[in-house]
Amino acid sequence: MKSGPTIQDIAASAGVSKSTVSLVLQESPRIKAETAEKVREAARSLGYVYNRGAAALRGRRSTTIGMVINDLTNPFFVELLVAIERVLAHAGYTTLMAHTAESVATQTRVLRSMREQNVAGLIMSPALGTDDELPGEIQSWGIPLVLVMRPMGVDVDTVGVDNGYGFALATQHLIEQGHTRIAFAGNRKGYAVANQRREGFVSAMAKHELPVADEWIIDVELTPEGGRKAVRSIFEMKPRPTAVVCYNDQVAIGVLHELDRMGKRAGKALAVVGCDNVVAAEHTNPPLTTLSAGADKLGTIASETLLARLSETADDEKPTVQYFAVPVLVVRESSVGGGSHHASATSKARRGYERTEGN
Amino acid sequence: MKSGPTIQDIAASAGVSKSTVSLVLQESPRIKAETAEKVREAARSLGYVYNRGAAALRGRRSTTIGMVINDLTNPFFVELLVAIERVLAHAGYTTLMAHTAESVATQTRVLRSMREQNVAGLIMSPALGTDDELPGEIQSWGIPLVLVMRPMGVDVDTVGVDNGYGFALATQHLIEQGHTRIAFAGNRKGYAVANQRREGFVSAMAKHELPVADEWIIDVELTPEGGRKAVRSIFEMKPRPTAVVCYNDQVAIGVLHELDRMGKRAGKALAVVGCDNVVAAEHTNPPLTTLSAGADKLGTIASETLLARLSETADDEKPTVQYFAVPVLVVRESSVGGGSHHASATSKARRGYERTEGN
DNA sequence: CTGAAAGCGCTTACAG
DNA sequence: CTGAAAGCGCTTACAG
Repeated sequence: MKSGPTIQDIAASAGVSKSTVSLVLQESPRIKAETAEKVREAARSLGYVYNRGAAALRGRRSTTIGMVINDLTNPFFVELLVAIERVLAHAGYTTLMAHTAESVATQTRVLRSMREQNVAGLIMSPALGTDDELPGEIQSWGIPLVLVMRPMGVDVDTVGVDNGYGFALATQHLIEQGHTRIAFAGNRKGYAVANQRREGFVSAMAKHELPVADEWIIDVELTPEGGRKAVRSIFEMKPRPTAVVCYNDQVAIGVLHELDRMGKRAGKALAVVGCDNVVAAEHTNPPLTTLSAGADKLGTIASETLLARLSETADDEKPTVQYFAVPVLVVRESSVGGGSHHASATSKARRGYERTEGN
Repeated sequence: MKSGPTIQDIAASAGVSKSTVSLVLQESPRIKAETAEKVREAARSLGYVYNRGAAALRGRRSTTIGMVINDLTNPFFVELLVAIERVLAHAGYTTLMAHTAESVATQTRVLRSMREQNVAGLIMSPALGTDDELPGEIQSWGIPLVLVMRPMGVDVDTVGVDNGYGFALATQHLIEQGHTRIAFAGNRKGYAVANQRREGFVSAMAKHELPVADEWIIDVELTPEGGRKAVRSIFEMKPRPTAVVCYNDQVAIGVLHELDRMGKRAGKALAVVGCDNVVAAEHTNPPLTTLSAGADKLGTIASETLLARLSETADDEKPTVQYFAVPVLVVRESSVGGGSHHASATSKARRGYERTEGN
């Protein structure tokens, strides 16, 4: 903790008061250009480093923003984090990062720490099981909050995805491929986002008057391992579903993998759709059909929502932002080429997949 | 920026001085238990939040640590970040996160920002092309620095991997599978880590008196896209390599994917080895053989190295840490089952891979 | 065992 | 256009 020169040192070196130095550093137009240049020169030659902590203490404002993420093992949240950090850095803010790994206890600890660090605002993707009162409590601390991906009511700025629409779209796509028995993998009980996604799936099935057996709604962990379990369940069902809509790409990757282990291929033996369009979905074998809402876009909007909040004054307060991106379906090989008997001929032709070497 | 109660308010409420409050908050044994309890009760009922910024300013120490990462699109670095954040949080530090995306300019900006934020220490995985003088410069700021994954000389604490050993090990494994023509994908010019990895590969080939054609050392981006290009190159070579050692898992995933597109299977048509053992390597199709040094372990050691530096006093200064983990090879299907003609029979038997459904 | 005082490095009215 | 003064919320010798 060696401490370098302060504005006092610059003031002495430039022959002005520290008030003047402070104003120059803030690029105030009140200081004569000539004086300003003299001060800047002194700062440069002394190797001065601005102390944001001191400025925040005195000026009662902060330039750090807390980012609380529930699951960094999911690349989607990493993409979101990267986008947010980029936008905030560009706006002159530094990002305090914390990972909760879905632990509410860790989240509580982390939020206290961020409050002590005096963050100007918070972007949070809450851990599963977070108390509904938490957003209100955070706001009562006077810290603007933007929730990402996991909505918790209309009283807090929220940026997420229209999950119901997306999962209906995904299901519709599978129905168009000729599938009539479709499973949903990743139904976690009491978890709002899983409910939305399941409802989207169920509504599309209902719209086409297709029944949904209870066992087709599969409750597994939202990980590749969960996806693997789902596949094993599906292949024990009689008659078994010929397609599966997965909670997210992590689950879908597990599904693709378990199929491969069984010597089967996604798209042929079982049509598979994921959600998030993580970068890796393009390079899975076979490539994964998935819903895309754009992590980069969502992160940008979340950041901008928070930045807008930070720059608004008490009397021009804007209404709460509730932004839900409309996903698109990116169709790749994992969902085409199989399907019911009468559909398989056409979809096989579409597949564009050829083995040029036997095995 | 609404400001809550301060130690002054607690002092008034508890009927003591703010010195006493401060000492109680620091759990000083100098304060009588009875008084301390009274103070804590007052703090609780006022909803007091400790102001770390003010404490850092006055006490000349800080509890934030900066983490500068070159590439978060690579899951390995995410695993590293998560481990580091966990250990630091446990030790009472908050992590300031910044992503440079391999841009030296961004890195410069980010380091200035972290210095202004008065970080107690820095953990950095430098961007490609970082000037050799940078670590020395950072240390001259009085900020302890730990370099991860990318060594830049012996004068700075460094935690990384013994790449030469690892890549020799990977190459040795392929030779044992009967391969004699082996390619190396991901040789970036002028990049120290790529040089180490290539040298490991070359040395193992030399040890077995196997020639290495120039064209087998393939210079591609260190991404899945680079891996795909490498495969296309390999299949144009005559005679072509039957195995490839990849710079990392990202490249290897691209290799697996391009092979699949060509209707070929890794392990049969081309043996593939990666490096990093990212979580996803377990779920690729086929599963990826890869070098593992343990992101979690490396992150833990890097954090502990920094924490040790932070707690040492001027006169018990320890020598520079140069820790290079010895990787192990995790053998999965991508590297077994193919190979030269006389080896293929045995390795096929070892493979444990069966297609139960034709395609 | 506790309190009064000085001060960390800044910013911001206010005065001139 | 510039400076003197007060103060942000803490900590830390020092005195008693």
